[in-house]
Amino acid sequence: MHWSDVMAQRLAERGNDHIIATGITPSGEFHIGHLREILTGDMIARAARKAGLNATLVFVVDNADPLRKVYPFLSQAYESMVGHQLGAIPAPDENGEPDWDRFHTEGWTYGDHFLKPFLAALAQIGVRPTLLPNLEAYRSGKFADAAKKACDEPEVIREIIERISGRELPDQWFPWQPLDSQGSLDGLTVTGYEFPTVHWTDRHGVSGSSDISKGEGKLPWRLDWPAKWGFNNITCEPFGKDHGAAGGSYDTGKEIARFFGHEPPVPLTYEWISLKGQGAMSSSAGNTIGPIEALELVPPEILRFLIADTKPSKAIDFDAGMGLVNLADDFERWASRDLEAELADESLSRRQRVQLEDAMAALALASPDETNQASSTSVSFRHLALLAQIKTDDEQVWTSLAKSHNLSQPTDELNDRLRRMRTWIASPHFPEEMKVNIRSHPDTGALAALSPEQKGVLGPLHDALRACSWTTDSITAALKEAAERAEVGMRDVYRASYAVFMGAERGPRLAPILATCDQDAMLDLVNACLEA
RNA sequence: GGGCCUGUAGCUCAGUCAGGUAGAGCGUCGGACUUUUAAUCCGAUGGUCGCGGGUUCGAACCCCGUCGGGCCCGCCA
Repeated sequence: MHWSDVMAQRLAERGNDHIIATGITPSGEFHIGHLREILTGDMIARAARKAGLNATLVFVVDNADPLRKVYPFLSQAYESMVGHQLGAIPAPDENGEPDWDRFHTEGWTYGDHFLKPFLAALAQIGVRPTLLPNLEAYRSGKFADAAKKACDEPEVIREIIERISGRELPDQWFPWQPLDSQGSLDGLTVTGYEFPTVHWTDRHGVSGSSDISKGEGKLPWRLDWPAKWGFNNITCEPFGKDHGAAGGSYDTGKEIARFFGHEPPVPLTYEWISLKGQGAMSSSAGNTIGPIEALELVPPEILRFLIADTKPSKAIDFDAGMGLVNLADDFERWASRDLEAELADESLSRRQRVQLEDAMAALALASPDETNQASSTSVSFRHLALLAQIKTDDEQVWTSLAKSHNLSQPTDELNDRLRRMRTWIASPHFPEEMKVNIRSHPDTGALAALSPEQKGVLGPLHDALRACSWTTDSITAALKEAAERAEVGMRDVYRASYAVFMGAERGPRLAPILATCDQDAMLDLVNACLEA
């Protein structure tokens, strides 16, 4: 059974109505790792609906979290805002300077700045979660009940965290982080409490008090999370493996949730996505691929397929080079099969059956449109990559596909694919081995590998090409003519031609590529090969 | 120290929850196709399931141990 269906089954045991939560802190650029969080949630929600349950996907925006430090993309002006809540400070402009103007006139915050493009990427990929901004939840008092329970009995919370996480909390620890006189969550000492007020002294020596029912501060993460489960009625939540460890925040959260008076959600721990050959993604190391960037290269259904087809417990090594080609072709292969018919075969072994069933589920989840199965475009990624390189004009691509694949009209899907393909080809991720490279000098190694008959083609080839009018058809005819004159088969002509023009044994169909090259340059190349 | 995830064919992985002949795709090799858009079709190749014990008629799967990789036990999500 597919992992999403296993989750749906678990949810069904618990009830009929479900809210599946995801949550991210908008502290910087989002990356494809964050996409796994959201897509995992989305796929659970879809599987639950498929199983007949009511399921909603929500996205908790953790904009009540503080700015941790001045990140490399921020100016020093942010120094004074470290410790301040992400939903309460201005967004950086293109120079990393705080944009106070937009902050004051539009209320445009740091959190909004990073969230907006991510949401746009999500919409493209077919995910439209209900947003739950956390800071707003605090300000409207949604945390009040949980905060009261925690502050009334801090020793209970302390005991849970110390016992389960195995670490000792400082003596002055208190289950509420107030905002200080400057708006920071850092460096305060709580000096007293009587509901709803927490009294404090900050690092500037100022004393004051916070109303916990008005969001003048926040719960520490380990309480914040279970509190949200309660008032949002969360029944399921996927989270990164960091939260999932024994003694981690889910472990303490489970017990704290029950103390608050509700059952914790059904968990699902997922592994990280790293970039091929570069280790874990890290914004500071600059080795990220943003979800927006990824979607400029990868069709949405293929990105979804990657997540759907990989069990959450498996780490993903994302490769925007050859790995992407293989992934896409893998997707196409599955999509073009009639799995339903294959499953009807009674002689399948249990393993084969499981494999087909899982692939079918993954394929369904890959479609950005929940109501429509992703379909095969019947044009392989490889092939499109080739056409996009050879044909500069989209129309020429469609003309070619009309001939080779019987495509009367390019679908929207194919139009999208071609657009992304062109972006990919222009990007540094496009793999060298996929590039169509016409040689400027003879490749002596490739020439040496030719048989005497094949070498004998070069002279006639030169003559035939010189005489031709340099169109695709005339070049094809010239190749044939070379075969006749040299008295060899076409196979030898192609072997020789690929050695000359591409330094390879085989390659994509030559004539259309040569037609886009300069005739004299190609003739010189053949000549140079004759002399080599 | 405590714990989680992970290790199966050259590569990516499925199969482990419910023990029953070791699986898929890619790659590689061979054949077919007398113009080949890295094509397509057919066939073949390929694994002491990290290692060592145990339970069992039978273990990739369950138990114990061990080794390698990743991660957590921070007011970090």
